[in-house]
Amino acid sequence: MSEEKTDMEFAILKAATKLFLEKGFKATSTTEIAKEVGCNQALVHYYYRTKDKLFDAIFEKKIMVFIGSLLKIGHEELSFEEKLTKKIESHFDVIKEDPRLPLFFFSEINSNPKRMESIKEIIGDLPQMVLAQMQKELDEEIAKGNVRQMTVHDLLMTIVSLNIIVFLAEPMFKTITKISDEDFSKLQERRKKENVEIILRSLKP
Amino acid sequence: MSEEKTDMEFAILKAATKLFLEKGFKATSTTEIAKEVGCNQALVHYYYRTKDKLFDAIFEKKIMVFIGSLLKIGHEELSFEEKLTKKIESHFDVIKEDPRLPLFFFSEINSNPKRMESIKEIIGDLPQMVLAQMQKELDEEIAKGNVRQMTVHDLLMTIVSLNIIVFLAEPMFKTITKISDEDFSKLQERRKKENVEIILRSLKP
DNA sequence: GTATTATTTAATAAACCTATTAAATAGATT
DNA sequence: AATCTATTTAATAGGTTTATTAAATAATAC
Repeated sequence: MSEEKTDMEFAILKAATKLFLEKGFKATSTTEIAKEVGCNQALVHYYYRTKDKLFDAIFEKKIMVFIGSLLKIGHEELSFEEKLTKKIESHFDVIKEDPRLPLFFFSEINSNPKRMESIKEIIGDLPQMVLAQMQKELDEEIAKGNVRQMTVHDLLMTIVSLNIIVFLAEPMFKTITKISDEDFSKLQERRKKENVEIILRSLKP
Repeated sequence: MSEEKTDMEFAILKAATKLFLEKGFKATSTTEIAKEVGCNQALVHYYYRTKDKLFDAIFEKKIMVFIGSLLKIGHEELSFEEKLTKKIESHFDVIKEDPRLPLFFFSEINSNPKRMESIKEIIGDLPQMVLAQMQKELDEEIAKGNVRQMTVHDLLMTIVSLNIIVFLAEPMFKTITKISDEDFSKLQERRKKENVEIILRSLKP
């Protein structure tokens, strides 16, 4: 009856999260998850019944993190430009915490678009409202002549696009260039600043 | 002894290409490929021996297309800005022809980085040389004061980043917004222009 | 027309996979 | 201690998968 997750239940969730993010739904077996945990394979099903349900629990959580970082509002005291900078950087940092997120996200939705439908129901129209609010703020800047004509749609697409590339390309990059983890981390931070620069320039009237 | 591909061999390659691009290596079975072609499953192995070899043949070809569109040079008579615009647009158009390419590319390298190693051997150091040439051209513009300090590395990353996003997000976008194929195509063309605009602005001193 | 070679099929081995079952163990309750 | 419940395991059914084999068919050569 308790909502508390037992240690085992949590360990399974954690191992599954790691493996699903690394290799995706299809390429990860419940046998493998059990092996990672060090338990019997049937236990995975005992706690989560099906591989699908286990995956969904993880997927929803991760989607929230990704979307949330973009739509979160705050820092009302700052200027438009400062707020935007903060948003871009915090979105970048969320992905840096969980670098597999973008590829995971796009891959799984591609291979099973139905998952998106259920996500849509869960998150409801909160995004719609936040988007409208963001568009309002943007329109104000446009009216003031600080920003060229632009939809929040396009702006978000540009932000996501620039912010995910280093992480998408990480495996490719590391195989080709044999770059060290430390240097790669420096590259990331440089790109974060570069992205802010590119986006702010792109908004100038 | 002949190098000619029989009709059947070609049909298998074509079906495999379609399915691998749609669903990836792991999620596509040789049984499914055979079904798509309308032949016996053993035939797939008769012509290509293993699923891996069949995949590799396709993967290499597609990588070439993707990389090639970026590194191709030409239009020597045009200005730097015009050449860059052409490059961005032609890269975008190559992806539009084959919209699954970016996700395919990043997914498969992520799930099996070893593939990248073999690709590296095949393409050799041609990219290295083209990159050096591009860097030279860029440096000239920087020296002339037309472009701010910038590496060709960063520039290419920005181009790829902006150019792939519409295609990566296509399945997600279409589920959420129920946008028509026609409107989506318009969106793409608008983004192509927007990308050129963003990149040219990002280079200004 | 028969022999020879190439293509295609049906059948199947061996390895996996998910999900379920019954039995074993551990923990809590009286 | 005995009973009841929750957790964990071993075993396995019923699928799928890749790859191989031998047999059947088609194509080519002599």
